[in-house]
Amino acid sequence: MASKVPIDQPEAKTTVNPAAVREAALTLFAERGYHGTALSQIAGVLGIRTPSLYNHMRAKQDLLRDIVSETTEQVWADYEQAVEGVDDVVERLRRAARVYALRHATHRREALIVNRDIASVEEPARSRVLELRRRHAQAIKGLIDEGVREGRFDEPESTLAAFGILEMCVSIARWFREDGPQSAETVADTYSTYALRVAGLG
Amino acid sequence: MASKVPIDQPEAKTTVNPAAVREAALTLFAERGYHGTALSQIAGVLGIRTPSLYNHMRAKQDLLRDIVSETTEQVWADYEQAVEGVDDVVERLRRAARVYALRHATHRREALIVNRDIASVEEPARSRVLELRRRHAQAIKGLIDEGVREGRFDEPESTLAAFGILEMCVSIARWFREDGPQSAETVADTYSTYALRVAGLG
DNA sequence: CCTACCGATCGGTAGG
DNA sequence: CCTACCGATCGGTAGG
Repeated sequence: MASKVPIDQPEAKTTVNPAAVREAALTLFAERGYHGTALSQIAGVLGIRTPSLYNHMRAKQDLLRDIVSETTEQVWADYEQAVEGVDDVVERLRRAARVYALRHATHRREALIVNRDIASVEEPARSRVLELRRRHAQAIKGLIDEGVREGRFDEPESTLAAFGILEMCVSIARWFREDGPQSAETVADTYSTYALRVAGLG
Repeated sequence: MASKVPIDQPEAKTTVNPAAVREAALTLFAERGYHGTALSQIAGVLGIRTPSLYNHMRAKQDLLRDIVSETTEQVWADYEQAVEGVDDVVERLRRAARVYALRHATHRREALIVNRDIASVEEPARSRVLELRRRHAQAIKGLIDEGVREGRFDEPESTLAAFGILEMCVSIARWFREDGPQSAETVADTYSTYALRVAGLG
């Protein structure tokens, strides 16, 4: 028998744990989609066999559901925090757009998965996610309406504008590179300006 | 033997042909994604067995490649036609955005598939598609730059603005309903106005 | 257009 | 963490 004395510190080797599984799933789901990713590929990235994954997760669907649900909850929390205590409606929309844009630059994989594979999330999680997204879009629409009433914005089609603003921010996840010429913060600032323009800032 | 006299007019029954297969694939790929759609589901919609599909197509991948390639070629053709003979740069950008927005309202399924499953298109078709998309984005960026030089637009980050404009139009495919309150043309007009605002129309 | 069938791979379990 | 294995399903072919 080879000397395999148990010691307190394990050999310096990457530990596989639930967080590592999620991290691998995040990358692969974002690249190939939920249905385009096999658990054997996730296992491969981690250097283990497929059945060993089940020491760290319950099911493939759980990986997707957790990623989509947590991301969507955080988007809503971001929004609430961004506008909290801010009275000026222009500044409220600017901050709401900025924080949404920023998240899409800093959490690209999560954003891509939410926007691509939301239909593959099983109930009841899917309904909860869709409800949160509706609420977010409604909140943005409400800001535009409010600004129009106050004479700060000029855009009667607030629903169309709200969708346009949000999806413009989502697009950041498709092309942003961390090592690119612009920082996430700069891009977020720029896109929040676009949001105000779409709303018809006077 | 039942009387099955061949007559010129076939019994009034939906004929399965390559166009019908493509139509079914279009709907299912858009709903569930390429990897999320089984050929058995396409066959089911058409009321035939899976192997019978092969009388009307060569492979599942061909269905995807044709949809994505033809749509992308048409987007580029749309663009060229929209700006042809138009000198004013503001009008050129307005028309380019309008035609792109319009296509996303009138060809929702195609647009959803292109944006979701482009990574599943095999080479060499994928490279051709990506090249056309790059060319389109570059053209939009070029219009913004041109307008800035002429003092018509005010947006130094033309690359960011071009991506934002295009993706804002893409978003239409996600929420537009033919039976909704707005016509495709109205939505396209509205979004082309947003495009000019993002470009910093003075 | 069908039935019958192919090898490959899927997500997941048993049992250690 | 592994090997061995499960039933189900995948895209696709043979042959009529």
